[in-house]
Amino acid sequence: MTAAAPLVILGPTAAGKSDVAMALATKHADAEIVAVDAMQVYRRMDIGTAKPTAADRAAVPHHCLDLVDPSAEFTVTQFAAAATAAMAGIAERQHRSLLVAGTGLYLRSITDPMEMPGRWPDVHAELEARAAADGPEALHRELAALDPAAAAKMEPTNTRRIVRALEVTLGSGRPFSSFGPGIDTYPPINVVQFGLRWPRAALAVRIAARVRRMIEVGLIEEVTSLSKQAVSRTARQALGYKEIFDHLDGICSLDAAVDAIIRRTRQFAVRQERWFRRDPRIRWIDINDDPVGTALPELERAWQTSN
RNA sequence: GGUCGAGUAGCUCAGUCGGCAGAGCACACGCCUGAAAAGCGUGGGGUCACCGGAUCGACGCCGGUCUCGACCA
Repeated sequence: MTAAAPLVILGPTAAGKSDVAMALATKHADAEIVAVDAMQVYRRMDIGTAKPTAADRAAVPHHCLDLVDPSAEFTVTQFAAAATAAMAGIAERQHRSLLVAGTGLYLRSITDPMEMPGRWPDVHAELEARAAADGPEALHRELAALDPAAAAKMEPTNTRRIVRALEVTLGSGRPFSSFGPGIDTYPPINVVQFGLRWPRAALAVRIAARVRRMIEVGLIEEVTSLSKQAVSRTARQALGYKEIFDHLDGICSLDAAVDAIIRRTRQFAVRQERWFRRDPRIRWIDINDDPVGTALPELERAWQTSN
């Protein structure tokens, strides 16, 4: 018997993915949840990342949570390795992976494994310095000479992407674009993906309520307990943490911080939608007010038929 | 009641000498190959508070009205 296809529940933040996943997983003893989330990998960042509760984690095995301390930098490649290992273990146990995904790039790294070009820190540092001195356009021209295909795909003002592409091209001696087609291709895969889709206005209401609840149950205390100096660049930018750090530093009032968290979370949710809706392989479930009630029947059917 | 200031995009505000109405944020849309809860781009939005006047031409000048704020009574 071949291993059952992994099933993915994806969607914007606050869509109810975790609740739906728990509802499905508690009905099937062979289900194990894999969190595909760039911030839930951090230990001690629980409230702000809406991490599954201890009770949920006791009831259903969860993977890819609490992988590193907040002081650690974390990247897609590490995530792909951790998730791939977790899913291999699940398959060995004759169990089935239920992926709960909010981070599009991380999900792609396991559904459509890509060749990650490697890193050249010295080259990178030099390029960043040059970008700061000469502006990104100069580097973009250089990239256009070395790897026209890559340069054509990025805006001359997007320093981060240009520096990375040049870092790889100079460091590896191979054009950046030779490492693969990028993310803009969606071949058939043996993964069943369901997306939870909300009307914007309804999701915005849920986001605001959820952020306020996070404050009530101790987000400020959680952030305070993390020493900002000891929080990595990647962890520090997390929604809720960045703004509360600013508040604790006296940069803004608590009200302003909360407003900023809500607004940025809403914008993030839109970015998640835009990322996911490009993927034609995703089956969408429209939800207006009851994620579990609306989505569970269809997911249940998929769990049975594609098993 | 009087004096002064303000009124321009959903919000905060620029707008030089009178010559096609601007920015930031928000919002919509797109991009994304080791930071992705990050980063980058595109553009839809206006009765310039209202009424009148002078001018070839007014957001800008003149007269009046309304609203808000500060101060004086």
